[in-house]
Amino acid sequence: MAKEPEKISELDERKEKILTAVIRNYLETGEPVGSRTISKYTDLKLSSATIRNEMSDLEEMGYIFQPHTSSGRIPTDKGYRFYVDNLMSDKEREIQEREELIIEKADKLEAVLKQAAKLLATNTNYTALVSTPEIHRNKLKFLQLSKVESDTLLAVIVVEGNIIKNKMIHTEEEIDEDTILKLNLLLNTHLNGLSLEEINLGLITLLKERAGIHTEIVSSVIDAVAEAIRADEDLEIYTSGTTNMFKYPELMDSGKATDIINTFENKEELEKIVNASLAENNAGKNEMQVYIGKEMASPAMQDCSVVTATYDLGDGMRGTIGIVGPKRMDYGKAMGTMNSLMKQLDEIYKKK
Amino acid sequence: MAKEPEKISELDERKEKILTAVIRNYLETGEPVGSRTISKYTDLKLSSATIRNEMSDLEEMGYIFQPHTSSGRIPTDKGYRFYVDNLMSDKEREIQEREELIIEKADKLEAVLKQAAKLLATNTNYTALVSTPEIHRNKLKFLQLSKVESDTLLAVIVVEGNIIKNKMIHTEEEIDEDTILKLNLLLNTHLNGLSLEEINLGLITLLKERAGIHTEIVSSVIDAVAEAIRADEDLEIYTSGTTNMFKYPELMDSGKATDIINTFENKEELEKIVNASLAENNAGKNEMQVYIGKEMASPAMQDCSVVTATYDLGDGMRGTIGIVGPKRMDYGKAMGTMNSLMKQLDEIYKKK
DNA sequence: GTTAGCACTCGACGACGATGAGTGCTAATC
DNA sequence: GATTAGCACTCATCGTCGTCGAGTGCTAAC
Repeated sequence: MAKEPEKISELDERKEKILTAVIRNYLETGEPVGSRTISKYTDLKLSSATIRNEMSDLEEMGYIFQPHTSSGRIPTDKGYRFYVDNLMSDKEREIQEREELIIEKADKLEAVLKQAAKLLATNTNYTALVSTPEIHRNKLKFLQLSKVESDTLLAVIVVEGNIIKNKMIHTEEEIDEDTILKLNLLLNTHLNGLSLEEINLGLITLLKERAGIHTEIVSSVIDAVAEAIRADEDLEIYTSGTTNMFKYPELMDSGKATDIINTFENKEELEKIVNASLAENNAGKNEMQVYIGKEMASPAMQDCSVVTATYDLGDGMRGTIGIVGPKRMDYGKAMGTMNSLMKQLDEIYKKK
Repeated sequence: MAKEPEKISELDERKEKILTAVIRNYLETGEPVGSRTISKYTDLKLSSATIRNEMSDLEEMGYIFQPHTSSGRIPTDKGYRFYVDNLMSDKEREIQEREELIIEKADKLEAVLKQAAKLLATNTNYTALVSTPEIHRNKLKFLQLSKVESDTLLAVIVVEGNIIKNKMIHTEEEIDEDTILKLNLLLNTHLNGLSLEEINLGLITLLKERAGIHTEIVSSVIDAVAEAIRADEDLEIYTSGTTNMFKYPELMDSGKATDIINTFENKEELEKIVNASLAENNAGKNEMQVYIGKEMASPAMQDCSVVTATYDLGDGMRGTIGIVGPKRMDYGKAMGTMNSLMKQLDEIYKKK
């Protein structure tokens, strides 16, 4: 299996093997790895001295570096990148099926997503990140006013994507059923099937005119419709297992801990990560992304990596799931677990 | 003002002054405080030697203790308790109005609560905790089926407390408007105003019978009603500023950090804290509570304290707000800020 | 091209003493 | 009898210093 037909790599096979060995070792131990270790770890029968020369080359090429003169080597971002792109064995990629993650089928999407985050976090020992789907909602699909109490109306609004919005409207005086019927007719005939752009000022004045004394109700309803269609704000991002970051001492030095945990509390920062992934997947094929170190969209996360995937519930409802860990995270396991989870999400929702 | 009429305290005035001095000093510095410091800090003209004797007494009585032989003293839980109950000056309690917390009026309660948490956290430099209100929802108030698409019905359910639940119901075949009208009538006449207990099996079979071929729809609706009324699950607890805990070194030693931050991620633990406060307020008057150290309902939090308050939106909708900090938190400031926030919440919602 | 050998670097660790804040106790003072 | 000065003692903190060992780069031999 190993031999891929063409390999456009500046590294010869031996260097690749050594680089792989350095990275694997570092992933396991978290300590800089020296030449002697490699000389035993690999099947290459080479002395530490030879390895040292090769490592020196690799350092010059920017794949590894020394934290301080005369200590072992650590992979650079470039090193990790090369590893993830070219060196990870198929075996590593396919640990996925190993453990079954079981998502209990729940009614609410929200509950499912939260659960997914928790599962990822506990299974990987990293931090999970799940965004609610961005929703493609343009057109008004259904609109209804009902009387709930003598002075209270309920507006129910359904827009494309089956997003439902409710709004209670208090009225000055009691409205009789007949009026409600008329208002419903009025609003439905004029608004149904329209998008936000189509609900312009002219239309609104027209409606208010026709509504006679009930302009206020019409205003309230239109506000609610606008909000239901717009509703950019309600993107939520759930996190789980943020404390898992404490397990990796590299991340806890100095003030990094605060920065990182802060980032997990900061919606804007998380959005950056989520959006980066969404954008990339918008263009290309739906695959997992890996962002390593400085590739992360959030500056405070430069010592971390993230494995992301995009889920698609149809109707343009797409969201992102991510696993954030230290740069020396077990990419194979993270990708495997993610893969497994995505399959399950698909099964649950792709019954369409 | 200082002199309260009766003081049923085992401490004479001088001991109280010394205890106050120790605590105030410790709150500020976070370092054990010694006799010499006190001898200057107070208006008592006493030498360090005398203070030492008194402090020795206070230690015996359990108000303060030494982290190790021959270091200054630190307040015990009992000490803090006494301080909060008896020693805090009125001045300290009333810093409240100082800074105006401004809650932007938002439509959604959820948004307001999140904002409140953020405000508290940033203003106090501690961690804020806000629970959504437990909702007193017993009776069905409004129920309506509508056709949204040819094979899709929307059930809108409103229960006491104006909680609205929507449920989409897919049907095998198209249902005409007339049938919907009949179903609406049927469901409303039988279910309206009922509580969960009253919707028993007999009633359900009756309804299904009357519904003829549309039993499935009736089932779905009843399920949704049951869920809307029950809905214990949807208690949410928002936190903000969990990273502020990093600022207090006492809490970060050894493994405590993990425990604490973990607790902030753990809904069950947070519920304990919230419920403890709610329970106490259920019984008595609506005031702020302070839980110190071991008084905290959550074991992982024994090195922390929390100031809680209960907000009441009417209709039995009550929730808890808490400020969690180290035991040496500035209780005065926390209580003041909390007070100020509560007033604002009242203003926003008590327009009833 | 590979390897053995060697001098060198540098962080981690533990021992050591100095420092200083703080105590408890005793004896003198008010 | 309460207060205070004085003193010996405790103990955490901090900087210094030498040791240790993992690891390197370089040179010379294979």
